[in-house]
Amino acid sequence: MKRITKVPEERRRELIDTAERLFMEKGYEHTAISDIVKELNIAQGTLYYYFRSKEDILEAVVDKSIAVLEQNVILLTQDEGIDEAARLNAAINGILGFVSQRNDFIDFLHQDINAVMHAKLEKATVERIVPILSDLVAKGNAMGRFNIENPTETVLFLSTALVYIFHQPDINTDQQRREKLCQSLETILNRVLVAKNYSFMINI
Amino acid sequence: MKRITKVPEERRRELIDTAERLFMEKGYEHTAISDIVKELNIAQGTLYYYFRSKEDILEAVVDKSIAVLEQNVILLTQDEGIDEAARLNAAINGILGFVSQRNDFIDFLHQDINAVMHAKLEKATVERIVPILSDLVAKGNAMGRFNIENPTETVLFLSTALVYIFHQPDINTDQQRREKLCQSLETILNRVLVAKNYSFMINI
DNA sequence: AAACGATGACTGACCGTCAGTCATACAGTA
DNA sequence: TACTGTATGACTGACGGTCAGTCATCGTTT
Repeated sequence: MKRITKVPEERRRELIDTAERLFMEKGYEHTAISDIVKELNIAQGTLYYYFRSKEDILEAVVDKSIAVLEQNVILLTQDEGIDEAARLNAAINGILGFVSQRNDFIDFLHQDINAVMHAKLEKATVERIVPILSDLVAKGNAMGRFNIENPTETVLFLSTALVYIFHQPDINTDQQRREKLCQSLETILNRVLVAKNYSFMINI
Repeated sequence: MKRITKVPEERRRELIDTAERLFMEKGYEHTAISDIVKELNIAQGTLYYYFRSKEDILEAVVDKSIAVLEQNVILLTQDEGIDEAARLNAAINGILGFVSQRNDFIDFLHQDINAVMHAKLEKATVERIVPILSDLVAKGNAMGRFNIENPTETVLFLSTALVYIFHQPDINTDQQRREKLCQSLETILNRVLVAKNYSFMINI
């Protein structure tokens, strides 16, 4: 077969994009390395020239996906027009909105064939979102908006619950359940964070 | 080879016990079905006579493990000597104690080879613990100890955070981090649950 | 400008492993 | 003896991963 050499960045990107597409279409475990390379008309060894293992390319895919959410959250937390509590509220609504756009993706993540992917996504989400939010809370503390003793830990608690619960399947189909969860979340945020002159509101 | 017929319940139990042991020793993905049957000196087909798939036997193993925690929690929530808030506190400490006895087990669960197992364990924990605790909260509501609008959802939030966070690796090695997390958890419990004449205390 | 390495991107046949299958055989029982 | 439920183990197909070797590209030498 004719051999085509490309600049490594392009090959790498092609591999990640194709892997992402196939993982989403067929599920992680049901996507064979051979599927990915067939799609690109390259040899199986080429993939292993760029990635150490199947898991390694999965990590690249997850990283790319999370970056979108991260950018989103960073933007929302930088809005200088409103105070820290309002920004935090905006960020939380942003995360929930991001998640709830994707009904079927969440069901998909809960299939056993995607367990590794799900775990990596959840971990990456928490790892990359918590620092941003806890910085914001710390800033809010400094400005006298909050009075939170352990910002990182508190945000960690809230974020994990957020990510875990709004990653439940059927959260977007069962309207009543969703309503109750949003209501409880609101209550919890207000009780835990107690922002001066501000009420947290969930609207998605 | 000489053929040994056993009563189905015994075979089934043997299979589950052996699978459990090997999963814990070598990890889920690194345990081959052939390893399990070799250990028991039975044919591979026999395992498939009792279980539909590798995942199926994993579910049996998880179910068995969770039952221990569940029993533990049920006992703690039934102590008629103390009020609902104190019982809830006891149950939470029970869960944390149960989890933190097992340093290495938690690290083990976070390996990618155990992702499916980890997901199933976390899901089962939440599914089986939340109803018990939310019943207790509802009872506490009725007795005027709490004033929680949505017991199930509120407990769900708290439980997921509990399970997720205290399933973090290094939680048991990093003493300072653990301290902070316990302290934050205490604060959060008191702010969210606001029990009449009672302060939640974490001690593990 | 042509020939010559050197480098690194790329190839694809091959390997070992493993979940799951199935035709067959045996044990207990009625 | 016939029947039913339990047990066997060789076999299959698919998959993740390897590796010795090939080829395109480009700077250097003649």
